[in-house]
Amino acid sequence: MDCKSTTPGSNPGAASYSYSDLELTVTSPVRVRFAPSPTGYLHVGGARTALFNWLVARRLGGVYVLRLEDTDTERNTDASVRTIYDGLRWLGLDPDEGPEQGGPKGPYRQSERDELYRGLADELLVRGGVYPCFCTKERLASVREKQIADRVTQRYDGLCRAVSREDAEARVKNGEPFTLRLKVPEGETVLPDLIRGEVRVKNEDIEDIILVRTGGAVVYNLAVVFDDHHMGVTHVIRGEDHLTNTFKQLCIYDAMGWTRPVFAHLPLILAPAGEGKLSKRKHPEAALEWYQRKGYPPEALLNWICLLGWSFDDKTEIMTREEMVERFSIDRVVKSGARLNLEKLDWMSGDYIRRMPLDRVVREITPYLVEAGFVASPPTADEATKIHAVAVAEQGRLRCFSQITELAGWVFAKTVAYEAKAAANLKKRPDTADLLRRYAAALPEPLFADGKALEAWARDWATASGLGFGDLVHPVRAALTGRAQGPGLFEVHLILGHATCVARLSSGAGAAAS
RNA sequence: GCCCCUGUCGUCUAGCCCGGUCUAGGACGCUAGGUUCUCAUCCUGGAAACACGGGUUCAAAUCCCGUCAGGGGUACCA
Repeated sequence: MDCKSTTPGSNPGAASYSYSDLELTVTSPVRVRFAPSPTGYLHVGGARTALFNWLVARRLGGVYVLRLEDTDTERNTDASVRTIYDGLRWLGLDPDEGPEQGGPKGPYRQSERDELYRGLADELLVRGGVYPCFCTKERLASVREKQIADRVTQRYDGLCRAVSREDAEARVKNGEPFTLRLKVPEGETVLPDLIRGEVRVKNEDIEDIILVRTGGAVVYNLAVVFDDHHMGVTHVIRGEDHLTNTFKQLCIYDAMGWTRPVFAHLPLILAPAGEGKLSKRKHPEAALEWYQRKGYPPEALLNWICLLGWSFDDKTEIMTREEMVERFSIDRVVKSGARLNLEKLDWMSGDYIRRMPLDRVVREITPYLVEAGFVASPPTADEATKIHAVAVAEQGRLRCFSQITELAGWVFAKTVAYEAKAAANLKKRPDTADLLRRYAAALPEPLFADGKALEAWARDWATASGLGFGDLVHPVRAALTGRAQGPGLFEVHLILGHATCVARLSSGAGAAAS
């Protein structure tokens, strides 16, 4: 384990940074990390944190590492680990160092670093940063209960701080179970935050939290510090929900005599309408997988997420990944929480899809058509032709790829289902059934090779029948697609082909007459 | 309860640090119209915000204080 050989106090990169010169740092290696805990899905907010870290690393020529914070063995799952890997890969945010790719500062899962932690915890104890606590869970609970009843701040009362070193050693030797608690010093702790400026807290407001559990397992707040230090992390960029933790962690850095990294606390992402942050139960859109399943282009999602809490200027909306790298800076991150705006995502995604090469659209929509049972897997040659035509016809309307099934269902349907508006279009005039039959009979099959020619013919036919073009178009569209809107009518003709058109026109006439 | 963070159109934001150029800009959405066979796209227009109250100042969205509101934290979770 490389981390073992690193001596305390040596954090090569961090020493040269102050909180104001992140942007000036070019010569020393910047190291940032994304450190999710694999206890569920990958949160959009997590994805944004990963993105911002990645951006900082790319921008400054640094290293972006992934570390799995899996010290809570109760809640970790392998499935969750996989969604993290998948999600990051999908977004193109693969780490430079991490559990999958390895690296010089591994291992990158906290569960595999226990040995390191134990040694370091011992040292922390020797340095007086931590003290043994023999309080039972029961006593802790009753203390808390009383504090609640007295409407007084809930916090460890510090009983075991008073235990003398000799007593403590004796009790430990005696086999009495104990935890290790942070010994918060007197005074005040100041956090220079890249985004928030200086945040200060009186140390009396920092609790003597448990850092090592009964049995010796370390707790998150200790593991992060040990890891960030030994992995040479220079900038800790994470969600604001960690802000209070940071003060505890700062105490640990100081107790160990280590140089503190630079911190930046990102604003939280809030639920679209309701209050509070996104929760999985109430907000499926909290999970990155939700977007993957809906088929948003990852580059669109990245663009959207990037603009959540950060902006380049007062105009810029659409950016390539390269432009993001070029323009990103942590000091343009806003301080206030951002609500998810899914309408904006739809707009942005639609824009990306519209400007995308056609073959990509074809490739992306195919799985959804397969899943819907519209085409075989893999599609037959005929179906492939159809998919291509559908892609051409609907590219301009798609907001995400999964939408293709509702947009183009009519192409693959055996029988046409009429939407309310389409049904109305079939019945607007009493002679519609007759119109549709005459139109079907007149439809010239040879013209199905050329939409323009077919349209020209149809216009003439309408005029000759004494109809406005619209009078023809609306009922025909209804009969052909069952819908009131969609691609150009003659595009529709070509996609369906002559025989299908005639059949649907005739069914449409039936529906119009009934 | 206690600690911390935040507060510009419905939403994301620019502007705030270095007060006047802000009758507060952009985007999404909404809305009126134009183009088109419909929808989408595209074009043109519109409604829409400095949380509130005090200061400081010739002048405040911009500085200070208070209030209110929202958010986060408050575990032998991360």
